[in-house]
Amino acid sequence: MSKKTAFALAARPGFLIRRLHQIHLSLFAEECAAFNVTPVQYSILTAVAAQPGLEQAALAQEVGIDRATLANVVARLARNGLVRRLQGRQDRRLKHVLPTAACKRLLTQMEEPARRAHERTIDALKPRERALFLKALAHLVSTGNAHSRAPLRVS
Amino acid sequence: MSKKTAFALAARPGFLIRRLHQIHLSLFAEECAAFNVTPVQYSILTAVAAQPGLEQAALAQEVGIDRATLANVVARLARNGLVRRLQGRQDRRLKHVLPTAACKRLLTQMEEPARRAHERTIDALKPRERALFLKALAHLVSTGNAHSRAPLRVS
DNA sequence: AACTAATCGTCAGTATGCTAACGAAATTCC
DNA sequence: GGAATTTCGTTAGCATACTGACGATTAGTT
Repeated sequence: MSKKTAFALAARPGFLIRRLHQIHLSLFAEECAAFNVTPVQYSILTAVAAQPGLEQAALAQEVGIDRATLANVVARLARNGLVRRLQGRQDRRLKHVLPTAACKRLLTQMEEPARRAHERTIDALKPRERALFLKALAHLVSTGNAHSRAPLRVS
Repeated sequence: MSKKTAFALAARPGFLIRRLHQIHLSLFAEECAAFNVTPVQYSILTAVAAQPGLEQAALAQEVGIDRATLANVVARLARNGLVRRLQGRQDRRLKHVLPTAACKRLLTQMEEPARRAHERTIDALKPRERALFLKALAHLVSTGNAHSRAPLRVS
């Protein structure tokens, strides 16, 4: 990056955050190449395993994406045999999402590589800096949640 | 977010980074609603204004996105009259990207709102924490650059 | 000069992420 | 009980982001 452009862009927090996100996606793809699962898919599978039977709209709020995108990703996961969807019995608008046996196997297998990807994303910091960075990051996400267009449902 | 799911996801740096990125996109969209320009488009316009005439591949490396995506975004910017593209004269493979007068006007007008969007993204931190956070963020982006799939051209 | 390498822009395909609008279904409010 | 409102899933449209492949063009090698 030329000095002139670098000076302008590197001073913008949003630019740096986008770049770090890209770096994480790349590290995750590298560590988890064998599983053909993206970070967002992994987040959704984690939520589905923790709260089986949640409907799509609630699931979207759990992972912080909008309904339309979540339906997209869940459809892919269903196509790959990792979740199944059941129409609600007492509320027929709902689609409950359930983990398959393959999902549980996959989550076990991915635990280590996924953990490594997350760890490598912040590995360049010294332990103390890393702790402070994560604390600040969590604080920003927590206080900024309401400003997000797909806010997490908190508590 | 239910306690169970929250516990799993909020402990993952990559998840938090994705969320903060979403929050920034939302803040930027809010502050810059009048201009119909996204953060990536703003980055590209900034680079084009700083280095007019750069070809698409070099421009992609300046802002850290791949050639295909950059061509997409630049096409949109050209459609909106913010840049124009000129085929290279001595190297006919290249397409040089140039800012229009409207681009320069826009950059001036957007300077304040864009600055506010970036500032608000990290506003919840106290000044000292904020400085440390930005320093750590810049360090992670710098050291992780090579791992990105669309690395910045540095220097 | 001719063959090979590399580079550039583009295209197709896939994935995430958002908005706006829609029908279907449930809930709320007289 | 019936009308208005809300909620759910879906669809269409747009934007970012990556890969892999392609033709065109240039650079490098012999």
